[in-house]
Amino acid sequence: MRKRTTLKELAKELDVSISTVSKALKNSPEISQDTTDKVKAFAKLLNYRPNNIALSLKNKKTKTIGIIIPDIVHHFFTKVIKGVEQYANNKGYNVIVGLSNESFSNEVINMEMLANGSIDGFIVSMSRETMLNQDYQHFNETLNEGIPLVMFDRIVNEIPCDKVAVDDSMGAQIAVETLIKKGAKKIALITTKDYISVGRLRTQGYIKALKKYKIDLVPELILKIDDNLLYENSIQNLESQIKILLTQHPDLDGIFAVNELYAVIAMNVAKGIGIKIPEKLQVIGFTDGMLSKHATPSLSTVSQHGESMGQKAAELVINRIEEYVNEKPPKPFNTIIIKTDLILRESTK
Amino acid sequence: MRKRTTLKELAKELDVSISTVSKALKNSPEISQDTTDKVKAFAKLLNYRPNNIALSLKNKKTKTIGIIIPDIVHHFFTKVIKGVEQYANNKGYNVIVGLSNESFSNEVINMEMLANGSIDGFIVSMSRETMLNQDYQHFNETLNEGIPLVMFDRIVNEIPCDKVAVDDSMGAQIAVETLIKKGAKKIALITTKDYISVGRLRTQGYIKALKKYKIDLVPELILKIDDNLLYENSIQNLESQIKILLTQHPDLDGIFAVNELYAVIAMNVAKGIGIKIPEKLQVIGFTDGMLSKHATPSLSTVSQHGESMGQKAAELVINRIEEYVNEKPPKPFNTIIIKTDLILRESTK
DNA sequence: AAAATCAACTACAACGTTTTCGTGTTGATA
DNA sequence: TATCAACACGAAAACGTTGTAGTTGATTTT
Repeated sequence: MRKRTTLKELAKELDVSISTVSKALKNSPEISQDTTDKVKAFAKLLNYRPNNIALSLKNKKTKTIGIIIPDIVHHFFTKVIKGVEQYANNKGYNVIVGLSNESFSNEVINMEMLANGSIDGFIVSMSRETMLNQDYQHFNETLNEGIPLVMFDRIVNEIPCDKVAVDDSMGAQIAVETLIKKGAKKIALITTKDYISVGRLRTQGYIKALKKYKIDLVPELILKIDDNLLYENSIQNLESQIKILLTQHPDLDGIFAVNELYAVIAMNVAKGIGIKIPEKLQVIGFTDGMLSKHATPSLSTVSQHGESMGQKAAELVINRIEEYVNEKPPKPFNTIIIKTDLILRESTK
Repeated sequence: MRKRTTLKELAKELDVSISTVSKALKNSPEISQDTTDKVKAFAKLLNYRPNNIALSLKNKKTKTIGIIIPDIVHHFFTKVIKGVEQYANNKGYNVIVGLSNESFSNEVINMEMLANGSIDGFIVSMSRETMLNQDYQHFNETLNEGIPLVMFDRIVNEIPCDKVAVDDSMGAQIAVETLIKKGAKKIALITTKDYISVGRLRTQGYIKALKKYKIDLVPELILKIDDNLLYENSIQNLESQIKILLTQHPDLDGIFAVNELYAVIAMNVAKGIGIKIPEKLQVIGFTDGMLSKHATPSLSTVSQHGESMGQKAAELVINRIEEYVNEKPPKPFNTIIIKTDLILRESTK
């Protein structure tokens, strides 16, 4: 096991000073061509590569960004990470991932762990619990310490930082309007509890669409799911709620769900009780993941372009990071809205 | 924007030496209770937290592990990351993710970027291209530099390191035997090209099962997919191949696929041409992801327990990392086999 | 009263870099 | 011959920590 080569070792072997080695490797004009060549050759021989940690300490930046998400086993977040990685790698940054598992304390711990010098900036989508608690102190502290923070998807006005989101309300509205245009008269909504910002916004979109087409809003047709429960239970719970909904409202001809899982489950329940999709019931979901593509029938859905969101978020943090370095006067914070696309498949006419 | 507090600042304000502050915060008996209390109080006031980078430099370890995977938009890898995160966080380690995108050079670049002091150990599942090239030099170099490396899922004998894998062959064999026991007489296999180790091994399991039950191996029934193509194309290509297979062999009554996507696509094609599942055709896949659970019919599949794999891999690297520190004589390398479970759902009788 | 002990600190080196500020040779110029 | 720039290099500080090895001044021991 050969140990890592350091400047000191190179210097000793070549019988010059550390400074000389350092400068030679950086093609400093201070050093003669002769020495430079020798140093470089020897460095190559010993496979010298500078120690990143030492550089980080010296430069006070780590070229690493931290992304904190509620769950990684989730197509959307995974797409976002991919986008972040792409952009970041391109700019010479590494990405370190922290999982909050939808827990407030995990989020705080993870951020504290990373804020101690390990990263130059954060990209965060907050946990369910954080949204519920509405405790944003850790974000504000991070900001106070001068660490750039970009929030995405689950965003909140109270935090003064750059943000990247999708126009959830508009995306939902267009989806529901499409359902209406395709003949649906009685449309149910499967959404989350209101403290989930994206669920709330998508619900608003649903309501707007109904209003626009002067369709009465029937509260019974809105299922607000609390998936804070254990996973298996929450699915069964959802299934039975949908079943009740479908049987009590046999004339239901449209469902809009705020994510693809809810939509697919709804389709499966409907098929189970003999309701034909899309003939009798049309369904649109949100998030264009694996499930939407390969469900039967394949699901019409609102695509959020997670990868673009990730890229944009990465661009924003990195800009902030490098702007801080240049000590320019801070620019006002941006909120970037990524447009959604409605992808029509077999679950709509 | 208040800057990060350092020991030096605390020392200056309290008019003691840096050493005293450092020791006081560590409850050293060298320091009087009085001073200790004062220092701690002041540190708390200024929200002091030690700089991780400085610690890393001093201790020559970063408490970070790097995980390099071919693709993050993939349920299995995502589960593995989750397992790694869990175990690692528990041990006070962070996880930095590198994506190779199935490309050899990306894999190399990512590893080099991280090997320069940023991480203490690697967890890797190699890219398709690396398996194809069979060029493992970057792994061996990493190992030579004394950086622990654990490979998972896509493993290869040539690399002397700890490994975590699933018994792909046995998992496949049991799946195919189950198909046979449930009455299937003519079973097709949808697999990858042989250079993908897991595909090859699962193919072997299929062959073993057939042999065991003295069923002739019909080469035409084996579809070796090269999904090196563009995503959309490769799916369409697969669909048409399956269609041909099903129409040319109307008596086909079983399909085993080496991943859940292939299995679900096969089911969809079959349903499309009016073949009833599981009555007429039984299907088993590999990997227990979202698709398997929510397909119609839901897919019987071999669960790989990605999360356990991740945990185990993390345990192995961290053990190596901490063993290196203690300078004990190196232990021989382990290859841990995680057992698979066959999960029966609606796609089998 | 000198020596030893002890409590409570401080100085300093080290981790691996980069960078600023020297410093000792040259060779040319006044 | 003294002066000076150009050249090629080295010393040292700095980034923030920790741990070892001093250094005080006071108290105890003999």
